[in-house]
Amino acid sequence: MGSTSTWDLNSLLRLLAQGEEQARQLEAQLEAPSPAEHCKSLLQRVRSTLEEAVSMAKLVDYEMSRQPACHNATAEAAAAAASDSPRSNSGSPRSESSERVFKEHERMEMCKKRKTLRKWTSQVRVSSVGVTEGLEDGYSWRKYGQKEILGAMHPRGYYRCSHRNSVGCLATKQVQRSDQDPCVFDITYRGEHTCLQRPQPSPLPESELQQSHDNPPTIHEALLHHPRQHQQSSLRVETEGLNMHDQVLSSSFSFPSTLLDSFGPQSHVFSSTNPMENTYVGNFSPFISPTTSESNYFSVSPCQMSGYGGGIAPNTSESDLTEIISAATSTTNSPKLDAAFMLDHAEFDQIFPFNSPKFF
DNA sequence: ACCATTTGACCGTT
DNA sequence: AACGGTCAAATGGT
Repeated sequence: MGSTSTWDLNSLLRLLAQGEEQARQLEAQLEAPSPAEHCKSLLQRVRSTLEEAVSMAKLVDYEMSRQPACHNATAEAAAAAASDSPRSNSGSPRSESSERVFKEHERMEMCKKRKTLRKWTSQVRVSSVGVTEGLEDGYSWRKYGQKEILGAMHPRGYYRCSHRNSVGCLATKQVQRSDQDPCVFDITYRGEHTCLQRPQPSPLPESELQQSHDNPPTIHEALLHHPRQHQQSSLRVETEGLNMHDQVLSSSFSFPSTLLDSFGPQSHVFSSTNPMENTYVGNFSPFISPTTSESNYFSVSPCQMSGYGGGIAPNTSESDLTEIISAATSTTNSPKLDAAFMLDHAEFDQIFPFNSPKFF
């Protein structure tokens, strides 16, 4: 199981680089006159990244102490290891007891990590009960569980980033149909995508398809082909951390839904690292309380409902719906995003340097 | 055979 | 003890 530590080492390096970058931004913020709140949230991000790095360092340390060969881990080895499942016994054989010890350790570390992960929720409205198009957010998710929740009429689906095994991306989300309005889904995201997966744009017309194959069309190109649309959904951002109990960093913003659903999980966009954030928030509704967030659903217009075999009957059963939701929320099955995604992306392209490698 | 989903069991938290 | 979240074997689809 040397593969685990090889990629962990790389993840660690990436995290540290990320932390360094955040620290640099914080430094810049401190020099410039800016709201204290902003600096606070930047600080939280740095802390969060460091926490993650520290716990990963412990895991790497643990692995290396068991398998000295791992000291020679290289990027190539990591790349090769990435194709192996961390669970597989691809490395040197390990005794059953040490395997158990490792698993326990891994579980504990994961538990700790999860506590430090940022959490935010968004509500997504679909046009009718049977329709779930619009639940995709551009990332590929893998369902790993479903549970009946006490007091809730509908089961909650649990999804994790499908690159978790290969890259160790810890992003997860929970999808639950609202009791009040079956057209509304509450989606809780936890953790950012560290897989560097770029949200998948929708299949484009033939003329654009080829272009998008290796090099997706730029925002401005997309703008040329699609009219402007306005859609919004609500988003609640919460930052949870080991040391954050006294520093509540829970806020609510309203973002353009498509941007939210495509980039939401990426803190690069939504957390406060960017000095332009105030402009950004100001452009789209300053602050909405969680209790009033329902006024801001993401609606899916009829023209966006293509691609699901003509839609689903309104009287679809719960089990059918569950199935459908799985399909819709897993972009592995349905790697679609509609044009609006590109548009709202475009909208922000002028504000944020999305093309910068830092964002992807 | 491989991969994603389903589902009962298990575990940690409250 | 109850509940929510995750694991992992079983299952189904390709």
